Amino acid sequence: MTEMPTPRLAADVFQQRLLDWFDRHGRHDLPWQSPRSAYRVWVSEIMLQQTQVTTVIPYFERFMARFPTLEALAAAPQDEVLHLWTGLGYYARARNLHKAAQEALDSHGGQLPTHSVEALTALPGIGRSTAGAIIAQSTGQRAAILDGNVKRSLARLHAVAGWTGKPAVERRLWALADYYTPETRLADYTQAMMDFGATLCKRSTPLCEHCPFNDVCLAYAQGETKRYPESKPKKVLPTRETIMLLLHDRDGRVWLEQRPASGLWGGLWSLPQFDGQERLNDWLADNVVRPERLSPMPCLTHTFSHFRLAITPQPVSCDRLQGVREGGTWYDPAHPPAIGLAAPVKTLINQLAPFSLKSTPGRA
DNA sequence: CAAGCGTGGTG
DNA sequence: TCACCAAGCTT
Repeated sequence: MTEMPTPRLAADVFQQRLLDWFDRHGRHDLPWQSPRSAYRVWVSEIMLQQTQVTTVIPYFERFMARFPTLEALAAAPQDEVLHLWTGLGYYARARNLHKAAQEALDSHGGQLPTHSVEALTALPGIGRSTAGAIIAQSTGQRAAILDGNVKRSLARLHAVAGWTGKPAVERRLWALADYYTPETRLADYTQAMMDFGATLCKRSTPLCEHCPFNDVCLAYAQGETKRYPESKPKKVLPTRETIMLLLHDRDGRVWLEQRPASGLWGGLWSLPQFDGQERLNDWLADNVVRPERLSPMPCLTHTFSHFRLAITPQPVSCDRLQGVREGGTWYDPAHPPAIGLAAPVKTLINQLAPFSLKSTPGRA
């Protein structure tokens, strides 16, 4: 399938050097490594997508304590899965994880289909690299991975030009990743590749003096390690404006609404959000909200990956409510156990973050 | 294929 | 303070 690449060194030599390095300097005590099961590896790989190890570990521990098995995950309400994901970001991962667990229960006898990359990638949230990581680590079958660490390492070793997210560049890196993948010690090799990229062939300040490949690395030979991998072409961050309404009743409870099932903060709970003053006025009228006193709110901005959100300085707080219709619920900041981001609000911007409720309380 | 999707760390 | 981006996948 993949064309034969031009290697920098023979595959068996590459594997030997990497595994020697891994035995000495690799990470051998990550939570998902012991006990190592397909389920635990799967959950960890999903959490680790675009997310650092140190961030993931506490989320992984909590998740495993609550959902120790695939069956437990499949049986849970989505709200509860999102609850444990709150603060981790990329919430489609949680929705897909939940859905995939149910599909595995229905169609694969409650087990992950780890017999092939194709079967795994058929599940929502599992792409080629994640499938390879799950298979290699949980079954020891030969399967390649190509995550950010491997992309960066191989781009340097081979001085691969171009942004590694570009399909043509990615194809070439997949061919290299596949070429170097061994037939044995797949779990160790896979972990070794990720550890190598994360701790030695780092994005900035790679430790080339200690690298087992510094005699064959093209980027190092050219003195150009900083050039690889090339960064994504920059684009101007668009700014979106929005109004977020902070309503609270006399008990200090806050009105939250569940967001649409997909898109930004999909399925989570947040302050009601409006495109403009017009929409806000409509909502206030529909809900018979009669604020007696409005308090000003400073203009806030929140930067997302692809845009900057500006929260306009509207009067968005009121002390008295005549009535609010359906579509949301009251959240008591003083009794936060059901809320994911329950920690005492440090800054106002955090109040705009999404929430996930374990269950939906009754309407006000 | 390009855009959408979060949050926290880093220099 | 701020640009940059990390164990990617979906649409």
